[in-house]
Amino acid sequence: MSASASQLDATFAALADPTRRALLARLEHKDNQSVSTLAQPFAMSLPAVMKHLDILDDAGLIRRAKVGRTVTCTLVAKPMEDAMAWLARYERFWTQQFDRLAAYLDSEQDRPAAKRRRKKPAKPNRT
Amino acid sequence: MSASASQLDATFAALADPTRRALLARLEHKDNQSVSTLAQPFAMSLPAVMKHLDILDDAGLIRRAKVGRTVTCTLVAKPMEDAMAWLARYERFWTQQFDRLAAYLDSEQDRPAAKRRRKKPAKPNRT
DNA sequence: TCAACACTTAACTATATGGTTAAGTTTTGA
DNA sequence: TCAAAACTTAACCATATAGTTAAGTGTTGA
Repeated sequence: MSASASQLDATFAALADPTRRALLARLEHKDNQSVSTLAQPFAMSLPAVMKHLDILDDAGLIRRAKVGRTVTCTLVAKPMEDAMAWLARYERFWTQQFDRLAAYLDSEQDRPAAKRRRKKPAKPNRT
Repeated sequence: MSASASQLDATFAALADPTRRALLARLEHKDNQSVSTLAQPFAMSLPAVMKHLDILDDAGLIRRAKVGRTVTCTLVAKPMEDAMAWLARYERFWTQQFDRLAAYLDSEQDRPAAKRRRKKPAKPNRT
């Protein structure tokens, strides 16, 4: 169930803007809000917010449904889960960086890392 | 220990390109590689790869060190951890969506036969 | 009916990305 | 010493973002 590369592209690109992250955060706090309600707190024009919603929609992070003249947006978190799954690969790496620093400080010989030759501080390595 | 908004901007933007994700993946597989070694498998010019490395560097995802005429790149996973922390807020949301699906499937057929029924992520957040 | 509401589209501007080729710079080794 | 290796910088191009204002499309309710 891994996401395609272009799907990850769209997801990360969508998340790279503070306005869009704020929009998602608003939906996370309260789902099913109209476009104008979502746009209200932002210091920019409605068309500008619309473009952000378009990008979120294209990335599959929200879904829009029109009822009468109002359009309500709902959060679709699945692509974020895929993004998180991609990032999870590096979890072992950042937890090990403490160890690597310790190993480096301990022995002046800097081998190409990746393998600690020192005792671990007994950190349970969960997935 | 949360990242600033502009730091998240840079991190997500850096991750939004498949070439850059591949560069990070190469470093994850083997750290401390030179620029030309990293660039070698990509079907683009060296300056193009350089620009990607600049963006990764600006986002703090890699660090470069010059020794003689070669520049070696090392992975810095910390900003990814911050990005993951931001995404984690939505974890409850997508698990809710699974639950909603599971509830729907349960109501469809009167059995608790939903395969992916996960009630909680149950990930003990070690500190 | 018809004006106000809730978007939507269009046209435009400025800047950033993602790539190119060509021409530097600094180090190294024969 | 001097050419080649390993980057780096510069100049350019096409496209995408991120915003603007202005005008257009449906829908609703008084």
